[in-house]
Amino acid sequence: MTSRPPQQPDREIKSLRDEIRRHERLYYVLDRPEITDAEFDALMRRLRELEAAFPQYASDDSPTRRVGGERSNTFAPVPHRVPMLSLDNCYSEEEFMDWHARVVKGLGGEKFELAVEAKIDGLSCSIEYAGGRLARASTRGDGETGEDVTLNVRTIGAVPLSLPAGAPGDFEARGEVYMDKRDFESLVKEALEAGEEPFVNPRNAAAGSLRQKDPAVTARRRLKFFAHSYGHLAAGAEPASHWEYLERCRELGFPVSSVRKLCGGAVEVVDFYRDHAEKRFSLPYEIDGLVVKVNSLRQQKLLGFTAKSPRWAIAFKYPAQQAVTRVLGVEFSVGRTGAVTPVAQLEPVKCGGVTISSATLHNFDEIARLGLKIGDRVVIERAGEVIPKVVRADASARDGSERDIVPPKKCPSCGSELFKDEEEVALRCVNPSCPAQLRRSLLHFASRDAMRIEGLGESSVDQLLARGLLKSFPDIYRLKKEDLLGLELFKDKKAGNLLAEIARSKEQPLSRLIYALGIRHIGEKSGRTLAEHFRTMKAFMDAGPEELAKVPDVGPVVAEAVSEFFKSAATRSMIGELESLGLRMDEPERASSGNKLDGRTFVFTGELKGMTRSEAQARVRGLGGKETSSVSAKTSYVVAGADPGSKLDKARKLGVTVLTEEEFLKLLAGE
DNA sequence: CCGCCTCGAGTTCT
DNA sequence: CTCGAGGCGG
Repeated sequence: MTSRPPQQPDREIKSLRDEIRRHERLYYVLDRPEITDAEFDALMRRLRELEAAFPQYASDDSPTRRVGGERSNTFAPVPHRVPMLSLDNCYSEEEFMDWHARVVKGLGGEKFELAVEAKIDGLSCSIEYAGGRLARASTRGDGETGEDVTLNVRTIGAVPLSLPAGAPGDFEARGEVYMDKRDFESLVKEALEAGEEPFVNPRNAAAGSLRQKDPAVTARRRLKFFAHSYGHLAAGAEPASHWEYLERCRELGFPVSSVRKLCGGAVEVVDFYRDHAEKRFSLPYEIDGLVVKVNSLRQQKLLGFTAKSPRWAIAFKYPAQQAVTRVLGVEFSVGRTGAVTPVAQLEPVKCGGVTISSATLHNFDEIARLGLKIGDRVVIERAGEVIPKVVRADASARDGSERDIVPPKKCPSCGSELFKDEEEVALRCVNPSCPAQLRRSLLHFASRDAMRIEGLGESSVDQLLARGLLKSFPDIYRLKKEDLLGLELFKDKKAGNLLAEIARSKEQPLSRLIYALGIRHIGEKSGRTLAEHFRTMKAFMDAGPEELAKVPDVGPVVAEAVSEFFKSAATRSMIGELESLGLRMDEPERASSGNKLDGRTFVFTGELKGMTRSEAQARVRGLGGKETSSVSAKTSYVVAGADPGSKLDKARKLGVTVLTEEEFLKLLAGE
């Protein structure tokens, strides 16, 4: 390329920058480019040349600085001046109307407008300007503190590096960083051609691209940005409404979604929602719902916040993405208790951002209800949850080649005959030495809530089983270093770690051991109740049904299951072996550090920041409180961490007190 | 006997 | 997380 000698380099640089900015805005913000990509690139090249030749005119907010040459090794934490909260979700018109009714009530019947925007599937980001220049950009993180991704955000064309004259000097825009469907598709293609694992959905691609160490990589990913929320507002600069704020963002050069509407009432919102149920698929980016906000900031303040989200906004999501696929076959998995469960093998299909290849069918009643045959075309969905579900079979798509799903007569693992208890749905394999059951039992025994043997997971157990080194629980405690070193996947250190873990697990209290044995109907909770009642394994083993039934929460069915379990001489001698191998066989007196929480019950939902859930549960128990798994009117507190699930909704419905993690800690500390 | 409160068991994918 | 079912109070 030829460089003509500039007459007045400073003036040419300035006009080039202005022109490039104008085209960036046309392309990214207005979606109305006036020049081709090649022409745009030529302008960029010329500007780069000039800046290189006349470094005295370099400037931080030049469009050439979008692709940073610098690298950042870590993402520094950035505390958010105003927390970045997540939104509450609703999945149906009915739930939306419930939210609307709460707003009406909260505003005491006052009239209000609703601002509706597309909810883009990307990741939220805060962008702060100081003195009119982009000063810092950060991810949402846990809502309180995010990660500094300034260098990467600078590469996003749609994000202005500086604000136009007359803009407030200090400004924070919050919005969504996302990737267009088309850019995502080509990224996937490139990755496949390069033999790399592609991102599974545009959201992950955007998140992965933003967290690149090298901003040059981020720059190539063509990320985009929509402003959608305010963060910190400079005093005196508050807009009167959300709609006004969006207009201001546009004036400052930020793109905002064109899928939006200012609605006068709930009916208009629902119409807009229905209208976009189909239309959304033809948008250039993925949306999973709408965000509905009370428009007036004054009314927003009036409504305030709940433990985790604003009361004045809600994400009105489209129902579980459904997908259509075919049933390739049905496999039968054998559980720890011998229960045989049919699992549909599906032709892999994308649904809600992940690829689904199998789905449980639960039992044969379910198969009958669905009228399902192998080869059927089926509709699957991942509702508000994660677990895929077959919704219905499409009988009209049959061509006659479909086959019935026949309940197996024999166990798919050991070939022994299967039985069906009267009045029970499940088929069971009753062979006590069935390999599939043994495998699941061993995994259960070692699992985190039972004997907690880290390193004895699926792959180790499979290898040890294949070598014939594990045939029973006591065998775990007979493993020697030589046994492990014979296996491919065990290096010296790893073998030592596993043996240390195994030795450590011998000290687990009786309650965990009882649970680990996998007696039917005995879970974690009953294990503890029984251990606390009987104190020693001997007393527990020798208890008759009537003695067992005296234990709270133990009725005839559970009592029968326990005596049945210990009736077998083999079981009793297995327990004897465990004892002689040095396992603890009693329950230590619980060190109760008080009973401040006596009689109060807790339910946890979402992820805690400062501790794991089992630590939190242990602390509640230590103070005399109880932890349960489901919310009811009797629940004293629901502790909501990050990303809480349906239990939070239930708590609200029942009027149960909801605590944040901070409030929970204060309660533990006795405040 | 009914209905509420719990617990247990099984499951998917990253 | 959800479903099914056991335990128990009314």
